[in-house]
Amino acid sequence: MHVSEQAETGADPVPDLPGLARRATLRDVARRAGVSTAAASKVLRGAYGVSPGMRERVQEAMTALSYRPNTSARGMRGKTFTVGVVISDVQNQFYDQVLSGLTPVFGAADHKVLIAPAGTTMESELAAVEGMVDHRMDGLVLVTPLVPRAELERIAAILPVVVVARGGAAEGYDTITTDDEAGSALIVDHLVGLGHRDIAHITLGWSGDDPTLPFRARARGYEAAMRRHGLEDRIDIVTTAWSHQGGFDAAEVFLSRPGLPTAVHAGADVAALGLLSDFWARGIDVPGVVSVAGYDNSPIGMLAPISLTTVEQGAGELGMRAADLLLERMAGRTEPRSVLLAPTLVPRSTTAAPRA
Amino acid sequence: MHVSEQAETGADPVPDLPGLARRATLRDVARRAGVSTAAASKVLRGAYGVSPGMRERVQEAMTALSYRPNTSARGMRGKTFTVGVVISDVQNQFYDQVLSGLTPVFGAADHKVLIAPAGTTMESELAAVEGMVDHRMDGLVLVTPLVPRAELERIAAILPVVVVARGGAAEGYDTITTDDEAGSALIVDHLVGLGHRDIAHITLGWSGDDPTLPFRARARGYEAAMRRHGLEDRIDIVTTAWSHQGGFDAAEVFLSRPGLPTAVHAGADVAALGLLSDFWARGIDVPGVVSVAGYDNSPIGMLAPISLTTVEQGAGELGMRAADLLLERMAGRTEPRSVLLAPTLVPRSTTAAPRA
DNA sequence: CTGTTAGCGCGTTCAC
DNA sequence: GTGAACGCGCTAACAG
Repeated sequence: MHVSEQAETGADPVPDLPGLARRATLRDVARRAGVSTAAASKVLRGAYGVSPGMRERVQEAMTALSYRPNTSARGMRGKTFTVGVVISDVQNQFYDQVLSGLTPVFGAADHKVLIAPAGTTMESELAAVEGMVDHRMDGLVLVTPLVPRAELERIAAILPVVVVARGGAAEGYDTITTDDEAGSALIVDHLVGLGHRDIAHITLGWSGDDPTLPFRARARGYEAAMRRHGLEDRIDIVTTAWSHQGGFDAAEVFLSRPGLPTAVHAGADVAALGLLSDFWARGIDVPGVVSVAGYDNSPIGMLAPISLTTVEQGAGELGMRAADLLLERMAGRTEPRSVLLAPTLVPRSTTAAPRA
Repeated sequence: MHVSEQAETGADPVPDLPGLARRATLRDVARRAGVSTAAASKVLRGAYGVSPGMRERVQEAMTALSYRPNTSARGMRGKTFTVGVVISDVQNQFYDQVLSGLTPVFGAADHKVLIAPAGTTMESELAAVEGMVDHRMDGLVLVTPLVPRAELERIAAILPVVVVARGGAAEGYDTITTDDEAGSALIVDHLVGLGHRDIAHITLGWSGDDPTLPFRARARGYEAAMRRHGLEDRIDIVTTAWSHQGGFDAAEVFLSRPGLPTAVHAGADVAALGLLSDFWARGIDVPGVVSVAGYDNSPIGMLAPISLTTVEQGAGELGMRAADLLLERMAGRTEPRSVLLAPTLVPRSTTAAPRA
């Protein structure tokens, strides 16, 4: 394949340098279009003050040179047109759904989305967030952040921030979440309605005790509902990791005791599935011997052979509305918003009336 | 809380500006340490040519000012210490596993990882890749890219690239994948061994026909194995989306015909699960009436009530080794590498001998 | 109103 | 070890 006359008007960029190719810069574009870089910049940003004729010449030069703006350079003075999403655990399908809600909204607003994996410790999470700030993101969506609220406020003083799936009114940033207390109460009510009294709860083992953390809220909702039903002496909370393995470990805890509870409400579907895996492996009938409920309505639980009773948070809507909130903030809003959505119960086949 | 003498040595950054807080720059650090910015830069990068005493003074100033390097500025001349991962579908658990393999390796090498969602079209995928280049990533991992190889070569001429889960030797970039032809052959052999002859295959509907695309390789492996067993007249390939819905649609195609095949090999677990969902909903016994096998060994398939026969690709190892390859390339290697791992069969309960 | 000139921002690099 | 130029898009300030 040889160089043809295409090379003059074609998509071939600026002459390559030894090693890696050089991309065309705005100066190249301006030179080719015979205008100043300022004018080219205006066209690039769709800014005010360029004649249609000039606009066209510049745009032509841009396509001819396959011009792409250098985000690093943009980040030095202006915007990067990129928002960052920090997610603790890419494995959890809930986060995927939030993401699917977010992405198209930002795409429609001409903003790229970049995702940072936050890991499972507070240090790694904070590092991920700081990395996003280093990259000069225009705004940040933090999904279930675990860091103290003071840290969130500090970050929010640097750039617009929306927190998803962790509630509580805040000063400098927006929050959007479903009512986790109400969600867990829905489960308890459902189980009590079926006739259960020995209902245990699985929560996430985490050093921080901030009441806005979703697993704390769910545990609170569980406790309050148990009290409301006069079952305060049956309150039984097991602490574990919020993962498949964590659910498995919780099952082992229950099995090491004299008797099983008749129902278990795990604070997350992943944990419920780990718990179920252990029960299935041991041939313990669910829901015959023990009922199991989760939280999140993850796609796995919908599969017929699993059919997990759970709570729907509307992850997609959470993501969509979070994106809207962040766009508003990036557009200048400074008054904080706190949105609380209502969860709904999704009763399926892992819960039933207890035996005798 | 008032300003104490801490302010002199403390973590409080540079005076805030109206609106959003300003972060300390390398100049602030240099000024505070009483050295030149060049020296401060050397300390920051761990570069050669600084005395231990100076190094210490600069590092002190950095912590005191909570200094963080501006990645945009770094991207203008040097490295960003960030690698980009482009992933087409965050919902597919295979990609999550690749990611879990990648992240710690880059973390250990002091590189941040940023993920871009590529969407499902070629345009959106290319846009995601270009966005990464715009951000001046030091290197790129592309997981199952769908764009033509010429595009990959073009990108690889700009920055180091490793392609995961799409094979074929290339000029300018590395590839690492499992042998997809062999993988689908494993499934066919397994099914034939059970006594099946009417074995159908589900592949991804996609306009591109590049033979290195994994679903093409799997279809090829299926066809070749069918031929090898003398079943060329039973070859039956259904084209659909590679998703839960896609599997569901494929089931509808099979059901609209006079008779079902006795076994279906879906090119991906997600599709197999969609297929199964339809069969379950209709009360079609699996594996009694029809055997079903997938590809990917995703966590869902491991759950006891699902227990999906599938192929293990070693997604985690794929990710780890891809990270190693990219680090090598970023360190200067230019000769391309192409790694091909061997897949393994994971026989479970969705496949069994056909009836009579 | 349209277009230009002349820095700016911040970490890196090169000549001294 | 230092000073100063550099990279590239953005933006006052200014000229036509």
